[in-house]
Amino acid sequence: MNPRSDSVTTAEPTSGPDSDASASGRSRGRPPVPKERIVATALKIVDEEGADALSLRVLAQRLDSSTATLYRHFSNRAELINHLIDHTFGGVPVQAAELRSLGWEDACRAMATWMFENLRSHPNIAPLLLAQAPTGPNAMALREVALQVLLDDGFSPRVAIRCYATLARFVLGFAIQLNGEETEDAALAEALRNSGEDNLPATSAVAAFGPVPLDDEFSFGLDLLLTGLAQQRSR
Amino acid sequence: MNPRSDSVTTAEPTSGPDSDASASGRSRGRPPVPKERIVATALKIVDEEGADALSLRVLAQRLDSSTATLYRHFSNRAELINHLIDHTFGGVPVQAAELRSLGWEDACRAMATWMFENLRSHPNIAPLLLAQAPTGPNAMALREVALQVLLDDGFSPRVAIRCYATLARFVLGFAIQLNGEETEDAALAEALRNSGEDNLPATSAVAAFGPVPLDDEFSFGLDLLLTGLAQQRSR
DNA sequence: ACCTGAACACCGTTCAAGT
DNA sequence: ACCTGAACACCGTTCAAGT
Repeated sequence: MNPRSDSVTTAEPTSGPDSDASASGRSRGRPPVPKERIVATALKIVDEEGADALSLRVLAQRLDSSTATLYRHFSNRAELINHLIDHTFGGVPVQAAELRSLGWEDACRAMATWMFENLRSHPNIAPLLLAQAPTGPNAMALREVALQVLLDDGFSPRVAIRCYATLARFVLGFAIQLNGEETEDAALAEALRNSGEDNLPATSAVAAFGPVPLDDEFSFGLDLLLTGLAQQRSR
Repeated sequence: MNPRSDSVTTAEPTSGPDSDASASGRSRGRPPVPKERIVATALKIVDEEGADALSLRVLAQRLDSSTATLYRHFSNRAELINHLIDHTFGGVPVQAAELRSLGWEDACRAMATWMFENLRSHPNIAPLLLAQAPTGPNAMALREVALQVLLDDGFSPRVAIRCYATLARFVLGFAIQLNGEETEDAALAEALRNSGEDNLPATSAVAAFGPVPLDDEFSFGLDLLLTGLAQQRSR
């Protein structure tokens, strides 16, 4: 019943040869298709074919199983997706000590950038992230390190949680929009091209500096946030 | 073929009494169910019952029409949604002259806040916004005024488009996450409550200042961005 | 005990058939 | 010319029936 007791990151216990379970006649309670393999396969489908392609039928088929069997491991599609999302935050272990040596500003930049790059390598995950913000164990571990750094550097608890909340929201907001970057840029590029005959002089005057890549917007915005924070702190 | 020629904002031409069209035997080419009514009804469904509830069957039913008829006005669901999104940006006409008198910093804050509040009043629109960034006529008009203000205050074209792109992305990123605010806050609140026994001391130390409302994150972040921009500009 | 095919109530989209 | 019911190929979820 307690969702925390069922850790997403727990790897399947190594069980020797693959055929172990099927060779045994006794039912030992462990399902032949472990959660970790379901989640990994689901993420693979999302990466390769997009979030819309992740149907339980397709997933079951890839696992040589059936949809009804998936409901034995996850009570519904949303729960599967929550595990999938936290899986994304487990790519690289957070090096707490190293980050603390950087000081809050560089540490925050490093963590925000790492988080963004991590989500960047699974751009199709965006629509799934909307369903619920990441509160799985991996996401919480990242939050813990960030808060440690901020508290260490003298931020008050009230300000520290505010800073992390805003930074995390910023990263997620930009990462979510990674989704159809090419499509959006194409649409905006056309709108910019048409700005001349559309009676939009200012837009037309800057159109040559064309759609700004989302990466640039992200690092530009992140720098502004941290500069603003440093400035506000010095007062 | 040119998408711009089919303006979203064009209201149905006033045609006297409602029964006018049905009374006339001649076909004058204008469809009995005007686009504007389709879009408004679709937005109403989204507002009242969420984006998932917007199916073409339900929409057709509310309009006393059929799904196939909708395909006469929109070539697919995506096109309907694009119109729906730009409709959202047409709530209040942008007062260009007034904004220019504020100076770039306050003008940017006012526009970003207005945009956010506008999207805030249609929180269920979030999942739809992911499909494509707003490039409809209303969105472009807003962009035009913002760029005017920035250029007026001496920002270079290169920096001006960068600033607007980043600010708009920031607003959209936060607005998109307005979606399930309560649900997310509840999940985070539980994770914070559990941080004590989960071996997350820093998280536990700030937990009392509990989930930060998204509104606060937004205005905090916006202030940081503008402060950072002013600071970077003075160098 | 665990798994499965088939069912149920939905989708977006298309098309032959009506008026 | 415009509209419509019904079809097609999908969904997530559930359940009786198999082994």
